[in-house]
Amino acid sequence: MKETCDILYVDEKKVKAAARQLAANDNFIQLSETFKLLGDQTRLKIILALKSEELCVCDLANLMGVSRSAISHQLRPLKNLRLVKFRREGKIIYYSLADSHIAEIVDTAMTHLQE
Amino acid sequence: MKETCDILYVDEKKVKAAARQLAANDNFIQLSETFKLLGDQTRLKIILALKSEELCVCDLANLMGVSRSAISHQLRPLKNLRLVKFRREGKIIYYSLADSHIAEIVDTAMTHLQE
DNA sequence: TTAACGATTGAGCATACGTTCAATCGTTTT
DNA sequence: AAAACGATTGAACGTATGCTCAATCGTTAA
Repeated sequence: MKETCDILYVDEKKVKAAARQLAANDNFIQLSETFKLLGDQTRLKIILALKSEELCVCDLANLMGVSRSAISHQLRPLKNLRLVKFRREGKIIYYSLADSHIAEIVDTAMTHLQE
Repeated sequence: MKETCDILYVDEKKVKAAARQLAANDNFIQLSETFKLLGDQTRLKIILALKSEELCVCDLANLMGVSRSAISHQLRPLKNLRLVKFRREGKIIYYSLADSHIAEIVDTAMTHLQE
């Protein structure tokens, strides 16, 4: 197969510039990482559950129907990207959404998709 | 490891009801599928590129730095979920966003993340 | 009608992902 | 101090994902 095509961009400079900007932009990485986290059903359920309630790992495990270990593993990337925060109370660690941004991202998506 | 914990939900009925509703809801599947598609860098770049321009597979391949085949493979799920539409003009197939919804989802996420 | 060319498809492969299991950590309770 | 218990971690696993390569499809042009 030929490696390149004969045709060129509709507006080469414009599109290339846009692409370069995206790839270089730290924000793009964060954006795709965030979507990736939301793209897993267990993690999305976690986010949705935490929208209404502050919950511990055990609660979440019961809700999702997976082991506590699985929840713990999934909470880590959510913590790393600061989508989720937590507080310890004795033996129990309560998780909640770090701020309203993720909830609004999810809500917006939901609204748009049901149209 | 014990399978269940001794503690119970803060508000068992409320949370369980919410969880059941989510799992049963077709919308939840669509929501997570959409996020999953946006969570891959190549596909996200495709979406972002198509926000400004109608482009053919070859354009996209050059922009993303991957093969045309890879783009074709990635366009399929985007077509299936109707995030993207296309029109044929001779040998060339031009792709564009199916509607403004995805663009707005992405824009909203971008805005929230840079705060 | 056959050559050319952009797009698509399927096979094959390497890697990433998500889960469970078992062991360990932190805190509380006895 | 030791037992109890929720949470975390690391290993191991099966599966899903995304890419390239090669073959094929569709349309146009010679």
